[in-house]
Amino acid sequence: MSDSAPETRRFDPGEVEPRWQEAWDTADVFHIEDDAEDPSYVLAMFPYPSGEMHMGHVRNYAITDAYAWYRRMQGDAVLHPMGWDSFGLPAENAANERDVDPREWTMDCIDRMKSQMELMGLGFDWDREVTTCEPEYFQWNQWLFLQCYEAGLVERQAAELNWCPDCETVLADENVNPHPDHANGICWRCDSPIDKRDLDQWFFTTTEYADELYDTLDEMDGWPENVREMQRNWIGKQEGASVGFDLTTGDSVDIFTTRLDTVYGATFFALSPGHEVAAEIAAENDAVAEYIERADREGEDLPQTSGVFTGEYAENPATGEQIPVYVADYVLEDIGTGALYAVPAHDDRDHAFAQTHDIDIRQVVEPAPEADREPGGIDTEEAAYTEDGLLVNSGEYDGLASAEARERFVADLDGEFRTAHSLRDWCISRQRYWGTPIPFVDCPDCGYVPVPDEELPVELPEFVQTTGNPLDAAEEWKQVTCPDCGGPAERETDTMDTFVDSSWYFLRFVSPDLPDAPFDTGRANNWMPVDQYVGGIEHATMHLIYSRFFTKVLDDIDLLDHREPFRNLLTQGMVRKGGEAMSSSTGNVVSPRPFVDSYGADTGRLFMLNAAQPEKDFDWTDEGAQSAHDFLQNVYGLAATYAEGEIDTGDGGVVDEYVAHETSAAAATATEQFEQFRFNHALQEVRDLVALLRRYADHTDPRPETFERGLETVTKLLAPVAPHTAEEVWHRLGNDDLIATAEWPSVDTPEGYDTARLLVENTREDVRDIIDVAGIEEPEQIEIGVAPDWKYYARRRARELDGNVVGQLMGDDRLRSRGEDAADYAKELAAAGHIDEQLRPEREGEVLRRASWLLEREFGADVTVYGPDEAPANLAAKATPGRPGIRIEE
RNA sequence: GCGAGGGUAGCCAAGCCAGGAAAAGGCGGCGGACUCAAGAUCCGCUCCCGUAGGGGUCCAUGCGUUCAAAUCGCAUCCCUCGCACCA
Repeated sequence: MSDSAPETRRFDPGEVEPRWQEAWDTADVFHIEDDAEDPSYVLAMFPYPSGEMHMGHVRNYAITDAYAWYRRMQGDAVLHPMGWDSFGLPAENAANERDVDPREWTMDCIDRMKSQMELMGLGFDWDREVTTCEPEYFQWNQWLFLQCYEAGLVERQAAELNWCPDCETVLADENVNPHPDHANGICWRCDSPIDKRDLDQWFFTTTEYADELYDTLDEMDGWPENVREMQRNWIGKQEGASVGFDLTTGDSVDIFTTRLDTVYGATFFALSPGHEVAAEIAAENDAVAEYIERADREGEDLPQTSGVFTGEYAENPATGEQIPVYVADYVLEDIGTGALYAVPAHDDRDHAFAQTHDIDIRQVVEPAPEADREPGGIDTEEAAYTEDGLLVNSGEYDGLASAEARERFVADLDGEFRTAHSLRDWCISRQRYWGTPIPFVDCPDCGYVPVPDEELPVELPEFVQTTGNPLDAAEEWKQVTCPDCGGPAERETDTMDTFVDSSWYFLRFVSPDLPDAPFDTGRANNWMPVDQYVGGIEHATMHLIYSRFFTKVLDDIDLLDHREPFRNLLTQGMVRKGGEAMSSSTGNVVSPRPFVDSYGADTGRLFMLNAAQPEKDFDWTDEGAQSAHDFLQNVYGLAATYAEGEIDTGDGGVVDEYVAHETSAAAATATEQFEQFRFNHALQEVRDLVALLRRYADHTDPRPETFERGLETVTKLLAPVAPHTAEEVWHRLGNDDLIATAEWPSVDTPEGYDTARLLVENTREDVRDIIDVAGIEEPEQIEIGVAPDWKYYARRRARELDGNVVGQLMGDDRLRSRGEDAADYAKELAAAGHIDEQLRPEREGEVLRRASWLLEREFGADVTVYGPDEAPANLAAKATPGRPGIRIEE
């Protein structure tokens, strides 16, 4: 990387980066003390340690690290931890495929991945590293699980599991392979077709929190709308009512509906094939039994309108009518109550069913007057009318609006308002080895008994290769005595879903080594919630709902004083290549390690943050990476050249003030952008400032103080994104401390800066236009004249006036004395409609004078700037506030 | 079907919430400076017309509100994502 040409100074990231990583390590700059007060908690979703970091990881951590650096330089204490979501399937697969122990394999992967993170120079507080597969961590999964059990938030419920009849074992979903002839799949070991069996499993009763999980989303404005919407869909809140129907079987069947207003239109009743009353009827009715069996068979898709009449009737509680009862496959067992009354006139599916089975269609709602359809314009024989409206054919309820009718019917039919959710309780039982053992003992006499706290953790037995769950095969481990009665009993052999591990890890970071509790409650109350969470959209529902659930539970069992874990959430976009997702299976990848070897970690980080806003997908391009690399070398080169005294210094003249202003403005703008995670915009400011400093040195002998402040500002603004390079540059500039501990530049935007910048830009453009349009070859002299004072005065007055602007302005003595000129300008102002605020005349002169060097430099001409009332008459005549007069001579 | 987010110059992309300049920035393309040359760096141009800063057209499409619309409202078309036999 070193270049022999003395004027092109370059640095070698391969040498520089490890050096600064060591320096950070020695100075412990990323460590946060336990007694820190309310630090900024910046968190990246912790990874599954696959052993190989990919660019998606790099992007994730580049974002959190940049923000953590920024906050730290702003003077905040920052918690930026990292850990390993290290239980899970791949370790077990690896163990089965190549005869290794899941634990060793996992630990090896963690080592490899950690060294890659270190290679990237990511500023994590490694003293707080957390590894979920260690007993020191997962014992708290067990403990928290038992706390939840105590609090009544854990239940055993039936769930459908995969059963291999040959291996006589339960299989996890991942161990069932799909097969064309067997809808349930086949066993991964013995290829036998799999059966489904209902077995009791462990559940967290997440449904008890469904309402809160749903309702709070509205207030979570630090989260992206799409994630909140996904959670709303996932929770699936439905406001409705339930009413009981009496059947001729003697059963009373509960239905759930959101459209109780249509109850008069019910012309049949339908049960799902899985409904218990359907099963009862089937016991004595072969046709029903056969239909249920067909519906139950996997792989057989019954038509939407299929169903069978049971011979039974249900009494409509509103009308007292007897309506026929069907078993129909379109009624789903797990939606509502699995039973419904059907209103063909006002529901599409009911309508289709009624047509097929020749059932009456009875309209009971017509479009309301405000609807865009006439009451007579609908024909419910043709199609269901599914909107709300006004009731008809509903006896005494006729004329009521749908919403009102629903309330009346709930009251009159002895029903109840009910909120249904599609969110299910969380089944955490997994028939796998590599997870947290569920701390229960199954006693033939006492049933399931929790393992006492003092016997935690329940550790994993040694791994063995087996057809089913290795824990089941660990006979010695399995046999225990019952904690209650002392008799022989067996351990629970299921392990927990790994989402349990990740539902509270952000709390363990607060006190990672605490021996007697999952986390330090006092500190967690102070440090939580996570201020900024960054990760992939794939976790929008499961992980992010489970974490929210856990946080609420922890509050309710008095372990925490927060109800939401993550104040701000950012879901980062994908890194693509050639328009497609990077994927190792297609070889469409850029691997971090070889990239770092040739360009350095900073180049990768800079490129990623520069290419797009964090939440957007972007394409990895070699040109983009190269341009990021060039920029870092450019910054280094400029600083090194200056540091070695090869840039002559002086007083900078009029340019100096310009550069000083631009430096302050760049710092202010970049800071605003960092606050909003707009790294690409912040970096634009840095690039502009570097270019300006180069121009400064090129045009004149810069004043050292200003030039150095410029360079230091560049370095500081760059530090969060390219920290190694920033340290190296900082050091070359003669600083002995680390930039990691340096202070963020102060941000006082010069007053009226935007207006001034615009004035300069516009004026330069005007000059270019004139030279271009007038075909001037070699401009010798450029004169710029600020408008006379009275025009500013007129303009200021005009801003405040309404009505007859010209008249009022010309009524002013000061302006009337200017005669025709003033009248013309007044007319112009009156026509303008809107009048911008402009700088005061003296300021305008100053600003232009300060920027005149840019024109001198660009055109090689002498530039003269006249202040207000200094300009020759013909120049001043053309000038207006914000638009100086320009004259160019060849 | 329901919901969310989008459609901006050759391409990528800002601006839209808080209406006020043909619309930032990057890439690509074109021209110039420096250089033996390359690279790096610097200065421009890149909707149309224009020999003094002018004019025209323009932000998916069409209406509308306003002195003024990429920005606000309504309608239409298209894209992406999530959910969906949800009673």
